Amino acid sequence: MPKIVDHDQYRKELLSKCFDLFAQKGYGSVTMRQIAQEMGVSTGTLYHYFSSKEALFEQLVEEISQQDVSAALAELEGKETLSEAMTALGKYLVKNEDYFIKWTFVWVDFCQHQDSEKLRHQSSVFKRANQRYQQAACSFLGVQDQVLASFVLSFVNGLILEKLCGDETIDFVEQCTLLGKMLTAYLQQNSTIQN
Amino acid sequence: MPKIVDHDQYRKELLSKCFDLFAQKGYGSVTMRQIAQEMGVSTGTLYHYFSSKEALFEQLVEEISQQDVSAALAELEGKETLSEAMTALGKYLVKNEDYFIKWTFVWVDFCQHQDSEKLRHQSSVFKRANQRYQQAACSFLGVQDQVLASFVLSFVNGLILEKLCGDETIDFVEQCTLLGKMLTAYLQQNSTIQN
Amino acid sequence: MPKIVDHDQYRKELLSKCFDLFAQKGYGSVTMRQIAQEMGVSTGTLYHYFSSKEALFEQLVEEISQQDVSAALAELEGKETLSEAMTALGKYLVKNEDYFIKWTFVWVDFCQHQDSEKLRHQSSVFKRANQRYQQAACSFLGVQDQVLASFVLSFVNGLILEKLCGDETIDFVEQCTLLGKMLTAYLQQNSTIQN
Amino acid sequence: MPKIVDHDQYRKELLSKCFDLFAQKGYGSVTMRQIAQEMGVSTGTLYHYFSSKEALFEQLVEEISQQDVSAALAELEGKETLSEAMTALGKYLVKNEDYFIKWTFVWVDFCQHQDSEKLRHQSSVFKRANQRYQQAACSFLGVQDQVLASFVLSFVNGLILEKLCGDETIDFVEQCTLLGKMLTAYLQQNSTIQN
DNA sequence: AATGAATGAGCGTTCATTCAT
DNA sequence: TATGAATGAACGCTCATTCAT
Repeated sequence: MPKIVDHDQYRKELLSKCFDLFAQKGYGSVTMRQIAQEMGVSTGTLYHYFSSKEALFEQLVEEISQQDVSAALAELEGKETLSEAMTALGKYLVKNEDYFIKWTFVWVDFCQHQDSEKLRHQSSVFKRANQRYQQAACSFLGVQDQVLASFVLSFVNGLILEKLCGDETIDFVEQCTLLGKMLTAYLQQNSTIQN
Repeated sequence: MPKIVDHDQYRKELLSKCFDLFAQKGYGSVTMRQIAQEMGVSTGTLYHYFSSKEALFEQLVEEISQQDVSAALAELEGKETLSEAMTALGKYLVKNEDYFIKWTFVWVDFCQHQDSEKLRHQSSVFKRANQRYQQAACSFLGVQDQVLASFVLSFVNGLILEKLCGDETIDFVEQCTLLGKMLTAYLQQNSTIQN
Repeated sequence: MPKIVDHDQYRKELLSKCFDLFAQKGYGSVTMRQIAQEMGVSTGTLYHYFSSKEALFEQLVEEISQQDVSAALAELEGKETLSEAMTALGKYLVKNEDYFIKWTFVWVDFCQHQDSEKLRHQSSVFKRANQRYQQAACSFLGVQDQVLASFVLSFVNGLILEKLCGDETIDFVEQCTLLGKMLTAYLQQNSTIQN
Repeated sequence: MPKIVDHDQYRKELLSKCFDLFAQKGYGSVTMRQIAQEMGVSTGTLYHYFSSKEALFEQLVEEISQQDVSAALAELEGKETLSEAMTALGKYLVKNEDYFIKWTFVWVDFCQHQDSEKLRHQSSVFKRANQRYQQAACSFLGVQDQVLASFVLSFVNGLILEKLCGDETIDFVEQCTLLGKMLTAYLQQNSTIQN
């Protein structure tokens, strides 16, 4: 079944081309014509691959949420100390700032357009994505504490959100360094207590 | 003599009525007819008070960003220990979860529709708002470290963002408690070192 | 009944203020708000004096068509020769070019918005105006030939129409001089024949 | 392969269908829905062929101004005497009265909506049209005098304008006959003098 | 007499979507 | 498979008009 493979592959290629468009304008302000033009196809072809604007957007979100987080994490892992890891994290955020901001725009947009019913149905995508992030965070931190992982994820999300909102004073490296110090202090204290 | 109404006051009343609508649907997906209906006026009246959809949205953001943060902070201040303060923060977040989520939706939406030129012009609103938050955070934490204030703000924003994205596993109180512990450990360590 | 006199007088003053507006934009493109603003009154006041936009326009046309043509003709009469009279006519047209062009715009606009039924009803205005023009033309030319009067009127209207359409090559004085020569030649020939 | 239609050809066909509409109501009072209905297409299709109401109107004017005047002149030429020619002209005007009146309505309307800046840009259309008319008039009269050509054109325009304004007393044949006599007298006199 | 806030139908235009080719 | 012409509902917005003050 080579056709189907091609079809599906082409579909994903098309999707990747409209990520920026949704990130910059938001679901409600992007038109199917703009998407088609960005993809380099006609509107007819667009509808040949996606049944509706909504379906296209959902598939886009599914696609980007399935992007392998482990590959990215590989770049961050293998640091000897927490301090080094945090510096690496900060630099990583700086390097991919634009992408993370776009990703956040699309993600928030998607959440906004999910009414509660659909949220149940779609939650599998969300949950799987979230689990991957949590696992990656645990692996990265070298701990198994889910709450701690959530803490770090929230903090990182928050940093990006601040940047996205135009706060140019925030410094990813500085903030991650601070996180490193706090984590170190916290973990030391805990281990001391536990000992 | 015409009907006496406080034009400006009425404008703000109208604005407050469409906050939820923008939060739920997003700028691009809300129609002026929906807004008018939600406000209980005709579209003509809507345009009597707001020159365009864009102007209306900008005024909405300006309005909600000017809401006095100090009033909210009063509820949180006056805690003896960091631990107590963090528990209070967690409970506060839980209590106002819906509002903060809506606020975040609107804020992100607004950022998305600002092109870089306008961002400079609008930045005063952003900057003033951000400064208020930073000051409040410093006051709340009882420290003057701007970086630490940014850290806490980012974390809180991140928590709300997680919730907004449908992560129901996150627990505001639990997370804030963890933040309290980490802050305590970090500050103790620092004071020890400085001593 | 002084009130009524004032009312009517004020109404005519208001009308005179919107002549230019209708001439420049045309009936369909002028808004009642623009008219009110041009008049320096509120829309409410506007409707106090005119029952509708249509009524206002009709009254405007009636007003300008009743403007005493004899006063204007006084400026042109009393010329010894046809040649002198035609030179005076040409200069008169040059001097009042803008006004005649506006007048033509409004008049054509009015004719366009008269459906055939109303035309019968309104024709009295038209007919009376036209009779005045014909009489004036006869008096001006010093003849009683209605066809000749129509000829001259048509020609003058045509000159203004050409100018209105942007033909800057046309020269009123030159054209009127030519008209004078042709009339002279024609009248001489006729009198010769008749003798 | 898409539906094959000659886009440009179809555009012109559509244009021809809305000439009467603009002539009867005027630019400002015609709606795009009315135009679409008259053309037998949807509003969406209308905008597929014309980017805006203004663009549509401009193209309409360009189209009708490019209609070959020479074809019409062929019907008038070849008369032995000026007198015959003028009788033919009068009959021609009577026969095409409706068309000329509509044409005048549209043309005046167009001039009204041209602001001075655009007039410069559009003047090429006007100037070319006017030149064609002048040439035709010269050819028709059998003379090369531009001023005389303008005279006749103005007169004819004036006749139509009078008719358009509802003056039913005017008689095209009678007037043109008079024009013939005047021209004859004038030209005879001139040739006599020149001899 | 005078105001301008209020209305909602209707404006020019765009939209997601369909379908003959 | 791929196209883009076609649709008509719905968009943001404006309009002539009304009416409480």
